[in-house]
Amino acid sequence: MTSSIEDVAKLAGVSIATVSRSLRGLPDVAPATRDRVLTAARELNYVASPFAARLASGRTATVGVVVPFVNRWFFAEILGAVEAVLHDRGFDLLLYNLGDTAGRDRFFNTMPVRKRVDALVVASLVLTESETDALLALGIPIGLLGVGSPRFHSVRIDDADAASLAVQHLIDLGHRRIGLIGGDTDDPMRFTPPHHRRQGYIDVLRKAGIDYEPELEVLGYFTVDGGEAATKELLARPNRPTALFAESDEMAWGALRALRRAGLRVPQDVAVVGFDEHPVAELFDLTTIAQPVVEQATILTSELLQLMPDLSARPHEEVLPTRLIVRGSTDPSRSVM
Amino acid sequence: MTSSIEDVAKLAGVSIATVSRSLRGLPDVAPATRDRVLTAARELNYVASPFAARLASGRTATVGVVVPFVNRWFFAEILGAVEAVLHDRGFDLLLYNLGDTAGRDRFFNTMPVRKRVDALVVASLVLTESETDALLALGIPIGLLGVGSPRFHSVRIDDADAASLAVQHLIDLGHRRIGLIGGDTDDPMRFTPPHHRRQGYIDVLRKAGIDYEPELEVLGYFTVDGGEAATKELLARPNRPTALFAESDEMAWGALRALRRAGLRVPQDVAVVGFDEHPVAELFDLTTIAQPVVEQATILTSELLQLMPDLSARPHEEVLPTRLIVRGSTDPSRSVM
DNA sequence: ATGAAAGCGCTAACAG
DNA sequence: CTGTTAGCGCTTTCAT
Repeated sequence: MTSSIEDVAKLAGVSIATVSRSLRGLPDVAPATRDRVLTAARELNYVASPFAARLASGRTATVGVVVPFVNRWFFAEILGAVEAVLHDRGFDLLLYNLGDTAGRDRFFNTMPVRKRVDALVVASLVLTESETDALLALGIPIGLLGVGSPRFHSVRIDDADAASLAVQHLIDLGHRRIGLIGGDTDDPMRFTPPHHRRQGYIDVLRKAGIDYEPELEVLGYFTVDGGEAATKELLARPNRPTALFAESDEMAWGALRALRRAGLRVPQDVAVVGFDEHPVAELFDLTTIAQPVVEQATILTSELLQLMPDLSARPHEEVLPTRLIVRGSTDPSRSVM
Repeated sequence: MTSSIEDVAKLAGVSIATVSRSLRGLPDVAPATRDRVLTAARELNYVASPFAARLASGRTATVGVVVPFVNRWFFAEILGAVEAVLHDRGFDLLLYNLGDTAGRDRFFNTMPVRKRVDALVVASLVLTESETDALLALGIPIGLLGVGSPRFHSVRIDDADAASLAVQHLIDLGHRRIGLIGGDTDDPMRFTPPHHRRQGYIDVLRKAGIDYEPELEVLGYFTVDGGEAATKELLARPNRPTALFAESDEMAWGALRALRRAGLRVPQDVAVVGFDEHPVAELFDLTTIAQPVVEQATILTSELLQLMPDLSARPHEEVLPTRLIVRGSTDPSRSVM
């Protein structure tokens, strides 16, 4: 039922080599011959066996994509963008969803991508020494998304810078007591954004001559509930903040809920800024920081594909801009609620 | 640098056939021999080339997953669940993200999965005749998620039933004029949920002795903005509804926004029910219908893997239960806003 | 229990 | 421009 290259060769009256050349669009094939081959192939509904081709050529025509959690908005968005570029260029996409630290360890210990991909896209993972070595040992182009690196190609945003943008906005509005709802800086998945966003917060406060006060900082663990709990805690303290910077939109939603339940008005009593521009942020009328998610993925993937042949190219680091999106949670004049 | 089966054979002092058998855990290998092979393999950091194995065996050890949009919550969730099952069982996951009708057509015309997967999971696509034929021609087990089918295995929920559940809840609360914010029943992606959910709405109204009134039905196109626009339209009409059933949570959020902007209280003036139990639904205190998303994916994938050897098994259709989650958008006593 | 050998269906020199 | 041929690295009979 399924035909092979030999069937096509016979039908077209040529050798299998010519079939191979014709179908792959290689030069040195007479137009007439190519036509005959193409016709024969179409007639037989032929497609080359990718595995035979891969074995013979040594190229897998496949790119692996490693994400911590596919089901989170950010990663799903990235996956979609990477997929678009890959299939557009004739590459297969092999997905690896880590899920948790156990999954992460399993991945780096067994290295299931060995011998099956030509390149690898790794999203949002801050690599340990041994993880770095494991990836390097693959001997294929590797691109990191969301984190910088001297060893791998990378495309990311400047988290510290972006956080400064958010906090500066609050300062510009006259706020002096600005609470920080942060991520766990030593979480098991080892994300760096918490570190950088926190640093941006501290830096810009200093720059504005405002003292950093540890009691204005509470962990929200990047979840809605965590953001709510953190906000409650901040509100319970004496001399509460007049504004909050949450390191993610999710935590900001939690903060909004806590404020509403506490009977406080946003932004009149407490202003709130989030981070991510998650599609739902607009619904909450949340001021936030937007980053070019799809672009980061597209650029990184394209670059990787381009670099595929030679692995020697030295790591290239690209930093994309972020922007502040002002809404009603900080600016009452913009409120649409 | 990368070792082959021959290297292992040499080091272990056996033939490549024995290496192959040992590594794959096949019977008829002396324990001592197997040990030597395993040791040699470990020493050389050997992994079999999947492509060589696939070419030789004819099995791809790969399952394709086709989704309309990876970046939508529902599909991302499914993808994660499928991935977990597959990698757990040693299968690779090849992702196909259709994106739009053009992508869909391209997929079904070129059938890029040909010769590269042992089975296929297709999510939420109502197949045309020719699409059905194209899939059937693959000659591999195929599972449909979210839609029923006499030709393929499937796991889904009963959308009509679930919609009835939602609307019955409103009827129980005393509502008689219940608006329907629906999806486009003839959208290009040809989703069936709109049809079924609408039918459930109509059926349960009839059963309660309430006339179905076409003017209470407006399209929301499964988007937030669409839901908002639809609600505005309903509110502008004479004798407005006292309750709304939106066929998706997204549209329900749009409805909530429209109601708030119109100065109406939820649920006192207008009650709202959504559909999906999107993680954000809770934040909007939205009553909605929950379906077992991960379970559907897990069950379907496991079933497919089990059926892999013989394609002959006749299509098995499984319908999973849904449940109503009552929140403040319909029941004031539960309001947490 | 183990080995020899024949493919699997291509690609890539190499010849001509 | 086209054909021949030697692999690619495994799996799988078939012997032994």
